[in-house]
Amino acid sequence: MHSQGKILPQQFYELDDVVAVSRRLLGKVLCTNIRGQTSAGVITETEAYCGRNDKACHANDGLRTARTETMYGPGGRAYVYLCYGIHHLFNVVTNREGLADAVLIRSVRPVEGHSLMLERRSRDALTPVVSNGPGKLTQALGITTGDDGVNLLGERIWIEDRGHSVAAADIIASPRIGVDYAGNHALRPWRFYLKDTPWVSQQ
DNA sequence: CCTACGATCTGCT
DNA sequence: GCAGATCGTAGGG
Repeated sequence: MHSQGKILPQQFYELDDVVAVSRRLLGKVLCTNIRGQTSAGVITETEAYCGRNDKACHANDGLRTARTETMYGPGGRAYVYLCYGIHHLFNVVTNREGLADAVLIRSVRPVEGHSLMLERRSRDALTPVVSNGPGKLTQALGITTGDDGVNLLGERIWIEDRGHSVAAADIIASPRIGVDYAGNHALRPWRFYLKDTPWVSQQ
């Protein structure tokens, strides 16, 4: 409940450059408080999705539906959707209202609530498989589609700066995963992850 | 209404 | 390495 760092302010999310926000989220700490129990992980892998001219984005070229509505809201909210009928994927909405940009969080390294995360993942050892994938980390942190639209400056899900500095040289860029349907846009190097960490999704 | 498929993960071979 | 899980969403008739 009590944050151990500085909660990221609204301005962090309002930036008109989703790729920059995607990079800056590395090293920040994603926290949840579900039914009074806190768990958290350092963000180690992200992907940027832009609402304009990005065929990999759900809201590409202004596609506005019930599902994508959250992405059109102001930055600083959660966009959570169901993938393959099973996995709940968590995104951070960025930019101002009307511009549907978002950052998919793909991996975290657990730093708080270890036993709770292990229990949610039905594991007994704290290894990367606990949270090195977009569907795995939401399960570990207790995030579901019921959290779609939640304000990240609230008390259920938030992101903190706990002073983990990340140098540009420690960030690796690569094409995004699982978006082959996006054609030429799938080649854009909009996936970012921390160098030398095992807490990164497998390809 | 109907159909195809997905920003994935797991277990089995 | 590969198939199955599992259901909401988007698009077409």
